[in-house]
Amino acid sequence: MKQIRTRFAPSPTGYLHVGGLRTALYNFLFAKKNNGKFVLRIEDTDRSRYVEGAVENLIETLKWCNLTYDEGPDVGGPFGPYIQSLRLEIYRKYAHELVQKGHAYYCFCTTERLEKLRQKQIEQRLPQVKYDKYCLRLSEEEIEEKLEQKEPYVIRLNVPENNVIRFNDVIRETVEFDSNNIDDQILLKSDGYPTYHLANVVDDHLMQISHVIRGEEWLSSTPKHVLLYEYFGWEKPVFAHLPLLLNPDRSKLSKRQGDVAVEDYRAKGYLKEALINFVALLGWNPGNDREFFYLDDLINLFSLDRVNKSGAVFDLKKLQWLNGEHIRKKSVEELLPFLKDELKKSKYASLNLCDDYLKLIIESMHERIEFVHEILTKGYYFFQRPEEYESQSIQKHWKKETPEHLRLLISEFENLDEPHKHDYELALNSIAEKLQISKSKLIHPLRLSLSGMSAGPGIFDLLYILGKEEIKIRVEAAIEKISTMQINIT
RNA sequence: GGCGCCUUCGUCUAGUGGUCAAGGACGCCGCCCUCUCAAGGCGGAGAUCACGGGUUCGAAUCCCGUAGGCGCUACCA
Repeated sequence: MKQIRTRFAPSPTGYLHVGGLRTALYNFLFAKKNNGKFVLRIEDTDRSRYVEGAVENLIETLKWCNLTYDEGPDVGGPFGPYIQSLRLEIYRKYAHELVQKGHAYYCFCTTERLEKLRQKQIEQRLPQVKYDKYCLRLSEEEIEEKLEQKEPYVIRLNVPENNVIRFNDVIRETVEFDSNNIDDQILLKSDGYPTYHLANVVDDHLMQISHVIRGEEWLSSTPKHVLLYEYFGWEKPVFAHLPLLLNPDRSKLSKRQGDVAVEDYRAKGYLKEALINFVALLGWNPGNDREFFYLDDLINLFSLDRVNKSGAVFDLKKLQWLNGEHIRKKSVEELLPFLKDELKKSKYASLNLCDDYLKLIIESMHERIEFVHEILTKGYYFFQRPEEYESQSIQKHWKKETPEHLRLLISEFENLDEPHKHDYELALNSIAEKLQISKSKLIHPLRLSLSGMSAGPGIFDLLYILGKEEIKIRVEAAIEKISTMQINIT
């Protein structure tokens, strides 16, 4: 059987779009699943859209996602170069071959004439706006002369009239187009660069791509590609046009309505595992109820015939949930570098806390967060003393006798020698018993004193992490501050 | 405007002629667990399967039409 080869062929416009990530992922998964090769090819045939550093950024992001390719600009391969601007001679050669065969032709029309033509056709309410094949009627002598005089030209595809172009798509089955609706596409621009259509087909053939898996926006130009394969006498790849990713209002996913760059999500604290997992499920499912996957699981399970036809809204809420799921699956050890990283970026950068302390914090916050950076907000009291105390919680839990109880409690803690969680618990139990009150009468104001909040990890974890000394300082500070707050304490 | 693609709970989806007055997940609500918040467990609300016609004993599933959405319609990709 023929080797499976797929490719991800982005144009370097500055960053990797999440839609591009999904496309790259499906290409990667399909190749890996079938013991094939996955190729990265840069489609930089539009000089006006060149963005400095975009290729490096793309490669960096793909690597971050673990979507490793077998061949590509930086890793090489047998069909290089993998950057289209380095292959200009190849496209030129094939464009001219098509001219020779009569399937393409020189066109010397100026943009002015083209614009006028378009206007006229629109005014006439013609069903389709397209080139009138004017230059196809040029005689050989005329062409020779214009060429000699160095008149700028493009090469256009000679689309046949009254033809039905039919092709098969794995996802959409048979798709048909009337050739009369297809424009004589420019293949080679006047600056000598190819358009997408030519470069794409030539490279896919030369690089022996077996499956073209790309976004649905390409479906309507596929008949042009089909024509090119036929004119060159090349075997067509299998086509699979993926459903689009959508904004909440169901328009095509765009920058205006939120983040679209993978690096944005990365910067916001999304794990690559969550992003991959989420994006994989946008348009594909394994056929059962499972929703949690790592990349390797996806390789095993993926198949093109379980890809949907309709566009999918990019739902942040679900992504967030998945991020939480992936965080929960990670060990404290794995999460440590993430926390350190967040700390480095924060106002706590100069704190210099030891790993053991940080690991205890992670352990206690592990199931309470969807982002690692939430440890710094929801658990800010691990990094600084509370300056304020939730007034609702004061109202509810801070009684007249609370200061006295807390003082008793910390003096009991004083007696403990290198206490562990359990020791704090025993100490608290015994004080509660001595005072003839429920444990929660102590726990709630204690938590408030230590963290300023009413929510958080188990109280004994909190005590243990903070330690005797710090507990004492915080409790005393809380008693001081809260009693001067003049809130109605009952 | 033309051409193409699409259409099941708010969202992602299962479903390929009878087991579907439609199952799961996110989100939302409630209960349990519990020192709080989470996590977890249990339960609830939520889709007359875009609409209208057919075919069939029987349709979310097949056919036709309509509507809506989206994409393409560049010397952009």
